Amino acid sequence: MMDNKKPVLRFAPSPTGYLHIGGARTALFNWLYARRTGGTFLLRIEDTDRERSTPEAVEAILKGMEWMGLNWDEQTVYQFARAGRHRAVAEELLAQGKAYKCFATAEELTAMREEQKALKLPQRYDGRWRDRDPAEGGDAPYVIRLKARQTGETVVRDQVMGDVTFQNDQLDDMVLLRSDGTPTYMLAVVVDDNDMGVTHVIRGADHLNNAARQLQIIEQMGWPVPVYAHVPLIHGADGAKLSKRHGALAVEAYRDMGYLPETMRNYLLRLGWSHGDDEIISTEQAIQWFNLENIGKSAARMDFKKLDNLNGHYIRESSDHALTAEVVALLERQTPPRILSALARERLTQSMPGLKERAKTIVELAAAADFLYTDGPRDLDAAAEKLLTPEARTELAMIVTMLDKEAIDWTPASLEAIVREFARLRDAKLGQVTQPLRAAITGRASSPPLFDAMAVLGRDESLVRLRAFAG
RNA sequence: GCGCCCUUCGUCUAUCGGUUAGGACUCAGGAUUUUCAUUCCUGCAAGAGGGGUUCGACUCCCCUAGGGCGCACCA
Repeated sequence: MMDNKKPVLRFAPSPTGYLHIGGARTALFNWLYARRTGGTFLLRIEDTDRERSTPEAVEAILKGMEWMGLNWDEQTVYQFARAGRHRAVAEELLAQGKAYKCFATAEELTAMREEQKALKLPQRYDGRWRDRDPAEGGDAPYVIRLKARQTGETVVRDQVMGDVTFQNDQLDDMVLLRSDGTPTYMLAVVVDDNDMGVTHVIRGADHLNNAARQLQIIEQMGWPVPVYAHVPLIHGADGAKLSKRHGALAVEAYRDMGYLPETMRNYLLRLGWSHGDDEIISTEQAIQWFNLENIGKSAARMDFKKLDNLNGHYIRESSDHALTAEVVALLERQTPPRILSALARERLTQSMPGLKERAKTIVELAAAADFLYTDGPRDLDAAAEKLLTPEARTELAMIVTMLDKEAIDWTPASLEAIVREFARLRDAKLGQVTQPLRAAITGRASSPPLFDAMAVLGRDESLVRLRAFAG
């Protein structure tokens, strides 16, 4: 204990569902702290609840971590596999008289709680087997409970919440080992954290109360106490519990909504942690700056508007190739999958500079680029339809003739020069003549810069689209 | 019911006793622009309430209110 070892962090989700946003943030904080300090970041799957744990959930969590870019060190630890060790610790505590057998049945305990409730008393185990002779239990099934201290207080020294004091008479004798011989969560975390050498426990504030109980086990075993940091929970946009409607989704749902992993990292980091006035924080900077001191104490709410804004920023910062890959992947995940041709992909990459300034999500980006995916005349949306009036179609015919004759190289610059000249001759504003053109080329009233789009599509394809609406 | 935690603009937050309480998102204006965006500028907007402590409180203490978490042989 005298050496200054590198910190060991862990993320310990239970595989009873996907990796949701709160878990993702907890994982991120642990990961950042480990990377910041050159420590180790471990992943432990808390699957001691055999009823509710599923392999699908394990898979979803692993996938979610990978998508978030949170790589962990060493082998993933599966808690259930360590049940033997947990049992051994419980037996050890029993042998030392620091734990005892409790033969109370489930019905008996339920009745006890109901009685306490009726009398408006605190609901907790009353220690009925604490001082009884275990021989009285005979062959009946029993659980092993910790013989917790009943006086004094237990102080959780928390890096976020400060020192939190619990009176020991508020804590009852918790179950360590169930009657089927499996360990409870309380026992398993403490044993695993100790055995894995965990030095810092960063987890949700919903565990703050548990920390006091876990501390008692740690004390009884004489193990070192980890540094605790309980981070406030994330609430829904309405301030109440985080519901699916308010963002309690699997991280992969965010991917499917078109958010980038770097956006999620920045957003989640900033939600509850700050570095002065900094808002845009790259992962590299986050690794340099992250600390426990600047974690806020109050619960935060999801704000999708801000998430969108951040995502727009990271989309604009992404390379054209990376974004093309994102769009291609997104379209391929659709049902039915949409596979882009090599030509479409090429067009996509070429158009990306104009496209990425206009999108907040990859979904928007993919939709805005749809005029690049297929050839031939466009289906017009309502706004485009409105633009292509009979008069506009007549003008379109004239422009087509001009372009066909004069735009030899079909570059954005020459196309623009020709259209500008046309507008000048007609004594019209440039916008008045580009809008019908845009409608014919893209099928929409708004798009990336028109002349760039036409250049990307090429002479033949552009003329086909224009002629389709030229009257 | 008992225990624990939290409380600055609508939202995320800065402030570590002395500030015109700052920034970001949103929203409203404006500039740039071939559309839409981007970008830039301007504006709206906050210390839950009540007591203390102090020359001076957003900041320290107490109470109230509101919200959250926990109180399982779930994790």
